[in-house]
Amino acid sequence: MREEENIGCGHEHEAHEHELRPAGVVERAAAMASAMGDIRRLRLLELLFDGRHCVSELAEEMGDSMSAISQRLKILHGARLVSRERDGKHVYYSLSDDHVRTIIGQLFLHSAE
Amino acid sequence: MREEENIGCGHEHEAHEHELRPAGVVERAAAMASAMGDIRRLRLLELLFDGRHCVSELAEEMGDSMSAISQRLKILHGARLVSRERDGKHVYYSLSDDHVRTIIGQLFLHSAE
DNA sequence: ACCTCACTTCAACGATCAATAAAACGATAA
DNA sequence: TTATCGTTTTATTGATCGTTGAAGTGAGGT
Repeated sequence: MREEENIGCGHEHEAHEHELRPAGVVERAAAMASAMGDIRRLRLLELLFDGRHCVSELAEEMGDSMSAISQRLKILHGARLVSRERDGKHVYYSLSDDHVRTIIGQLFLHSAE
Repeated sequence: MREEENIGCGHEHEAHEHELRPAGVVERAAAMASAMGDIRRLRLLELLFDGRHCVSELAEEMGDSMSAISQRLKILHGARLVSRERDGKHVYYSLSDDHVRTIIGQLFLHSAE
């Protein structure tokens, strides 16, 4: 036998019926987690906890360029974690809902232990 | 003025006092989210919902090599999402605690909407 | 001791990601 | 209209990530 790809190792396991979620759900969940999985994007979400902020405000607070912040926000928006609204010249971002707030809260809670 | 790095844009914002979490906490949270931010690793966590499983079992269920599974589990372990225990020739992995179960549950719940 | 089994690590490669700076965009004011 | 402001997009480039197969490890079995 050639040593190509060993799938499993051939021994017996107990039978298990796993109720797996639809691919779309897991994909979206992974995309959400992936978007949160960067310290700067997570800081951005943290800054949005107390309400909406515009890009320049966030850029100032994080000491980064607007371009950088805008790109991070775009990723967070793509993962449906934040929502956008334009108001005159400014664009305001906020956490998209309380569910998001809960998830991030849980994450911080677990990490603080 | 040269167009180098524009930090903010110089206009006035309302004063905000942001209670930011310690860097270590945010780093761990980001590491956790990042580890969950891959569809295959998330599937692995999903398979661990009903209790401990050994590497070969997971490899079989996912149709992947043990090498691949082992490396994914290593990343999940590094993020403190799963725990390891050796039992004879086998190594069993499980979700590290109920807190992790909660976070993943929330994530799936939000993504199912 | 030796061999095998279950698993882990290594190294090389390709693919994906993020930062920077520059250009483009959309809304408003003059 | 033209100018300016706040923001987004683009392109380049460097860094990081995940996969593969092969070699290494460690616990049992013979």
